[in-house]
Amino acid sequence: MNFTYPKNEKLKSKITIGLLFTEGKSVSKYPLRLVYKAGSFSEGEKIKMGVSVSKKNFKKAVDRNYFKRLLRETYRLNKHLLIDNLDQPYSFMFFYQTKDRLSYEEINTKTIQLFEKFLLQIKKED
RNA sequence: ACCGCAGACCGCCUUAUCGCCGUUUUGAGUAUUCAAAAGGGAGGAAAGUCCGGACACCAGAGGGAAGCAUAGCGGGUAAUACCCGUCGGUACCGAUUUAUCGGGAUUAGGACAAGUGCAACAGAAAGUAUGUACAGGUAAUGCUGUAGUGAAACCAGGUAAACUCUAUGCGGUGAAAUAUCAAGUAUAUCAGCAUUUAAGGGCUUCUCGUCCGUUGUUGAAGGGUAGAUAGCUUGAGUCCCGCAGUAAUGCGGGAUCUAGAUAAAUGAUGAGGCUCUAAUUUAUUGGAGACAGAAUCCGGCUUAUAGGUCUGCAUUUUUU
Repeated sequence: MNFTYPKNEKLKSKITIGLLFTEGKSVSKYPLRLVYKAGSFSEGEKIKMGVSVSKKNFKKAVDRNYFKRLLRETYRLNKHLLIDNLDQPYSFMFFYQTKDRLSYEEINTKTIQLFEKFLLQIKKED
């Protein structure tokens, strides 16, 4: 299975991010939140993912970096859940929305639950 | 051996699996790229953004004023508000010859006979004031002296981290600077020439001064938007040795290359060790591992830091 998180899978374009915030929909599984929007990229690219931790919740840069790394890590290890079940390209933004310091284990289970919830939701929309 | 003070240095380690960002080499491909291998990948403060520079641009950014900064003396430096040395002041400690010597600490430490302001207590009064007692003097009067208060009483003194003055220095902006490239949008840009001379705008606080200006035409290609490349890491670099100097530091020689991301890499998880800590079954179990994350680069300052190592000084104890 592919567990990588290469450069072209990262959400970088400011325009796409802007669209995501204005037009995107979201699912939550406390304390995680996933904003998503269907869209097309250049050929071969199925998915774009960005990660964010609010400055409000964590004042120090070290803490923000730590949780962003955790989010990237859980995404990387669980992204097959998304890729295997998507029939069109999506862009995502992944948020950590609490002041509590959850462990890796907790975040990992929450991520899996969140991805499953997301898949259910887009099936309903179809 | 123990505790205290000062300075310097280090600031978790090993490994497996799965990943991320550069570099080099090899292979494939017209190319964007893809694959493999090797090697590298946060700090002493990367922080606060408080000073000083390098570098870049702004119209050669010129004069004056204002403003800001600095303030014994000498030195260091690219430069500083930093660093070193030294003199003086301040409080302290030790010694004794009781007034000197020694010690470390600390200190914005130029000018109050240029002007203005401020000043506890005491005092009639601290400046447009003249009271009381005594003495002298006068036509008469605080006109003169003494006493009394106070550090200081009309003539000065204290105070400038009070205004101020003096000397010296300072143009502004800030890597989202700036340069180049290709894409789509379609004249709002620049240069030359001719024309117009007044509204306005720029020169980043004001003013003087100065520059631009309106329209037409010719030429070049500009502007905003998202992106790429450069800037971007070889530098006042790091380490070692020698010489000069009280020192800061300088000079000479040798070795070495050590992060360059851009919604932003430098990681996550497991196992073992190390340190600290709680409980007890005293060698097991549980918990914790400080402060904190590069963003153009250097030199300082300030603040946050568990634990550890080394050096120097002083105290106490033991042994000889």
